[in-house]
Amino acid sequence: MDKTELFNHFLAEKSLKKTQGRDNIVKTAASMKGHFDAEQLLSAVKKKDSKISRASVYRTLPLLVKAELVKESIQKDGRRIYEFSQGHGHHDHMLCVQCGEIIEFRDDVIEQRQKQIAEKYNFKMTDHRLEIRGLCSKCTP
Amino acid sequence: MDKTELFNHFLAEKSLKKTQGRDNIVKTAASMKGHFDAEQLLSAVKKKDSKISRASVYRTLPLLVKAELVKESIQKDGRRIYEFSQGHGHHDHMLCVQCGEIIEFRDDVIEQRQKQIAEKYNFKMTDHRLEIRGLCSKCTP
DNA sequence: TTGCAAATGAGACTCAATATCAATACGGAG
DNA sequence: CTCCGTATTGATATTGAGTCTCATTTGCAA
Repeated sequence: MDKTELFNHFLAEKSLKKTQGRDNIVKTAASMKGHFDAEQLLSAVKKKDSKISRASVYRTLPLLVKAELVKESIQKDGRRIYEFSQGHGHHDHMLCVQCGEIIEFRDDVIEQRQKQIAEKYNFKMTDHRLEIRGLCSKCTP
Repeated sequence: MDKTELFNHFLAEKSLKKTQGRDNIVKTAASMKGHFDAEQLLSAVKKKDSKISRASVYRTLPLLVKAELVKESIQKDGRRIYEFSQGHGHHDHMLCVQCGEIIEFRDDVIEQRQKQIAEKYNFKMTDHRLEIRGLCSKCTP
């Protein structure tokens, strides 16, 4: 079952309507390489459907997140950054403050440790975000 | 050497001027308990100096961050949250999405692990932020 | 096919944060 | 201590991401 179909199922489950706009948005999101923000997605969708409105993209993004097709990634200069879930599971990010590159990594020790900490505080973790800022290897003098 | 004096040294080093406004802002920031955003700091400073402008607070906050007297904490509803560095060192945050409570914690295993990860990628870490979202013990059904 | 609720497009609106700019105040030179 | 150039300030305009509104359109169940 491909991503578009998954989204259709999601819509059906929630009694939401399958529309041309939503379809274009999922398809486009799925074709985005790497990380993107709402405006970038909007421009991309506009290439297929120049009539799509900013509001539709902003309205559909949370749906894609709920459907787990898209993940909210880090925040960059106050902008929300997203990424399409390519099935490669949870990971964290390093952000180069110089060139803006985003490097993904995953560390099970940290993952495990977070669970333990949440438990210790009786905190029911639904989400977590680890962001390392600094200079990537290319930008280090 | 107290915090205000530290800031004066910072200003001198950077050839910035010591002004009444900046002084009120540091002193007020130092008196803030827990986490605060720019608007809260502004209202607090206004109690001492009703003429202080929003711009001055927004201009001074980055200075306080550079002087390491204030830390940028998490983002909450698109607002930037700060906290005065009470000398209790680095820590991370859990944010209750229900009641908004912010719980601080510190875990050396995670800290250590982050360093190792950054090294592995030849990434020069300057800062990092771990944010666990979910429900605090009070808000868990 | 029809009826009506859901969804859309266009643009107004919000709100944090930044930029502008004339007036003011700091602090080094004298 | 006084004067002067420049950093800083206050007031306000502007930006920009994100949200809201509402008349119009569209999907879909009957």
